Amino acid sequence: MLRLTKRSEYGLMALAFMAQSGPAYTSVRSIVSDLGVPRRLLAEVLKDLSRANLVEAVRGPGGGYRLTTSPEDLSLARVVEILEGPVKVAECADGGRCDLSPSCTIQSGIHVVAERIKSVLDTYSLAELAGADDNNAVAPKELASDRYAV
Amino acid sequence: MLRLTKRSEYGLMALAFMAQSGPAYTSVRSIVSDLGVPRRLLAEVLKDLSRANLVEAVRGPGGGYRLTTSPEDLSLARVVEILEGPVKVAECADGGRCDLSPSCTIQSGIHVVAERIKSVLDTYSLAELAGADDNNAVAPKELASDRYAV
DNA sequence: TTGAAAGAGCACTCAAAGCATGCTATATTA
DNA sequence: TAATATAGCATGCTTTGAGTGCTCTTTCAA
Repeated sequence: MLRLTKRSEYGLMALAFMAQSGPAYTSVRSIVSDLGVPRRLLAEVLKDLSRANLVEAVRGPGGGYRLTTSPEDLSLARVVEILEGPVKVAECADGGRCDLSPSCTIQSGIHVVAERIKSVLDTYSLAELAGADDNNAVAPKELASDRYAV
Repeated sequence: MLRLTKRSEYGLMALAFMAQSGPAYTSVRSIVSDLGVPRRLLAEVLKDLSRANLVEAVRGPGGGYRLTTSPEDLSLARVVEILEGPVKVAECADGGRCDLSPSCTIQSGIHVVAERIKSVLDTYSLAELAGADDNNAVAPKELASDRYAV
């Protein structure tokens, strides 16, 4: 429960991948072949991220996607909100109005919880996400050269 | 996104209601009529909570449900895990294994996020949830007499 | 002893959301 | 101009959550 959607999962995976790949353009093809996520779906996700200017797209040979921001400055909240809309723990939590019941007493409490959860996502950056297990996950290839190579 | 299910929502509402109603038994009927939630569904939720010993049930006239714990000692995490299973932000988050991809680098990062979210729920009690807006929500009836009557 | 109140148990339907996919068009570079 | 890569579009499948009706059993009170 409290699950993120696949969209977010794939999006975050791709962004982390790009963060580790450095400033070069990364094609959907290469992400798909490395991460094994559904091609079509990932393309849509990246398109959305591109519309929101988190990444920039370049077509043609040698093209692909690239981060527009430094991974340190990109919060998970930002990404997730783009891909699945605002954080909403329950109906109530949304502005404090619970249409269900006038005598519902948990509205503001839920709202507090929602804010705290959001702040968890707000304070966690893509850099942390991507770097959290750099000791085991980054292939010893030409990845991750210029970004956090120690 | 990151939404709780209705089961949790109704369950929390009912528990908060009971917390405010004091030590008397509260019938499903009365909860339904006050909170306006679907009767059948709420009954199932309460049954689950009863199986997990968060509430105790008494049948017959004058019966109903009652908290077995003090609201201060009951965390949201406990309730939510009973009603919808363990917190799981993404596939990855679950023990750090992402079957999707061996080269997925966000596993442990996601896991960290999941833990933080869980800890938000762990540190928020039913008492807080129920009391968070006691100033506006409690009907001026015979409710909420012995619990926070001031 | 009997009747009424209240939870317990059971199976099914409906709707929404998420997930996934194929194909064609357009842009860009070598 | 040929090859690479994103852009755009519509549709079907699957999962899961939400909701509901009815009957049985327990227990208290009259």
